[in-house]
Amino acid sequence: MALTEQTVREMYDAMLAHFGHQGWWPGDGPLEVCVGAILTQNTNWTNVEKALANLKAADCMSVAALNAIELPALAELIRPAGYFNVKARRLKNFIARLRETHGDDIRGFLDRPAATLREELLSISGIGRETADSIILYAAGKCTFVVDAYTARVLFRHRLIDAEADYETIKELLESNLPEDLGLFNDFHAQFVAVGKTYCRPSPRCAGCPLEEMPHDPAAGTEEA
DNA sequence: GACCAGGCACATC
DNA sequence: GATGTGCATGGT
Repeated sequence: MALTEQTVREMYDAMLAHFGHQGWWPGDGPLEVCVGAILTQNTNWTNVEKALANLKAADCMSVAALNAIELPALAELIRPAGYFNVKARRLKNFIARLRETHGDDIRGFLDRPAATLREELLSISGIGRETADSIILYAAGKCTFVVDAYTARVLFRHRLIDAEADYETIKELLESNLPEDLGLFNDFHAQFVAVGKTYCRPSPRCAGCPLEEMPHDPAAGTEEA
């Protein structure tokens, strides 16, 4: 079983029919999307929303304010998102690079080819592949596939990738089978998260999954496998 | 109370 | 280069 344009389309259509458009990214403007992308690392979105609300309430959702605020105060504001000391440093790293290269012009920072933007983002401490791709897709509005644990698990259980497939391999595979459609890239990742959260857990519950009719192996990647 | 959530950096082997 | 560990909260 290989991933084809048709398979990818069928998966997306099935998930979309089941869950509807997911409406990602739930952020107000490119800076908030970037901040949210860092705060959501290994963290449930509902916790991120509380941290974002704190930042806005403290009038800190701007490049200037995020630059000016002291690290401990920033950490305190983002506490609900967890890992607050680490994430406060990561936010500071991001803001520092932004200011070094483009002052407070977040749009100018994001406005360049996806490949060079990705390279720059990955060179910032605290921004890995998934966070970089989330920023490129949802803040910069450029087609790049955001791969996460759910994406890998769903594709693996459907025998569309091997267990060893790494991030870049999965990303390339999906991108090479998708039309350059920003709306599709945007919603596809969100659909993978939806199906992953609901059905494709470490202990799968395939009944009712929109992908249940497609060839799959629920035991793949579980203790029973 | 255990497990999970829209990861990443760093130490160690 | 692969693997293990720390970071930390809030919902289920």
